[in-house]
Amino acid sequence: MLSIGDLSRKTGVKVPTIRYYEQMKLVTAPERSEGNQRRYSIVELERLTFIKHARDLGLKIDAIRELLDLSAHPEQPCADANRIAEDHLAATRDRIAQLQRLEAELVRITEGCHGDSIKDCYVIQSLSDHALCQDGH
Amino acid sequence: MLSIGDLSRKTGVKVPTIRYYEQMKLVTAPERSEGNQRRYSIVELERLTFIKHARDLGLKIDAIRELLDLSAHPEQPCADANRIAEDHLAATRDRIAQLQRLEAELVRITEGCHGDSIKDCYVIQSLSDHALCQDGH
DNA sequence: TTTTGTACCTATAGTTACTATAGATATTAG
DNA sequence: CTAATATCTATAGTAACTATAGGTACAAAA
Ligand SMILES: [Zn+2]
Ligand SMILES: [Zn+2]
Ligand SMILES: [Zn+2]
Ligand SMILES: [Zn+2]
Repeated sequence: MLSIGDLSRKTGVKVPTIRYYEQMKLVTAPERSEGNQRRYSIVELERLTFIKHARDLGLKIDAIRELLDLSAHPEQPCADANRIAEDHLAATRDRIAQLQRLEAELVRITEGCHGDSIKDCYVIQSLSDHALCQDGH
Repeated sequence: MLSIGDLSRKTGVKVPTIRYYEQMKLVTAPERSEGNQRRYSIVELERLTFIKHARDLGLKIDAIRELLDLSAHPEQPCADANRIAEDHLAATRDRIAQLQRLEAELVRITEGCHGDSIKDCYVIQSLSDHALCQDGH
């Protein structure tokens, strides 16, 4: 049996985060020691490893909950699991595209600044006036 | 004089957000009407326009506060303003790079799924096992 | 076996940047 | 003048944690 600290070290999920996941019912409340401390088994280690990996890939808690529910029914078709992953991929791509537009504006803005005084600074001017921008964020 | 609703329409910042910015001292408390409603002038319209644009470009409230402080001193050199913009550009690029790594993994994961049952689903398997991944997020 | 140091417990509040709600008051158009 | 809309304050909710306080459990050394 693993203490919450052991589980934390093995998964890379911080101790308070593990407790938070328990509150959010992402992980079920584990057994307790005589002194009321949490004791985990391999099942819970695997579940938390799954959660950690999904979070690292940027999936939201709700999506992870759905995926965990799905994986409890091994004989069911996996269309829903795939859809969740595809949706997240699409959202990730949208976010990248948006950040790239911002990047382009920020390049333009920083390159326009030649270290003058604030009143002549292109950074400040650009922030004051969106008309100077090339796209519509 | 503009009501808070007028200011909201002209800047695209929602009414509760304007009040929130006042609380956060990003904008100073404006004059009030006889009936205690906020009344704004052009100065405040310009300041909020600046804030909106900076937020749209992804700058954090603290960075915007610094930029506003700087722009109150027109004769000072603009090195700090440029540094804030450059830092934000660097952070934006880091975020893009990270999201692109996630994107690559998500492509691999979704393409590996061929619509079988959950127990054979590559989406579920990939989430369970980071060793299948190509990089280290 | 006792001490000591770390780990653990619960409950609560703080983080970021808002958004939503409720219940009361102000303003404006007809 | 009345009705509709806008505004007011205060408070709570959002996502996903993180930090803190005050107290208890556990494990290894003395
Ligand atoms: Zn400059
Ligand atoms: Zn712009
Ligand atoms: Zn599949
Ligand atoms: Zn991975």
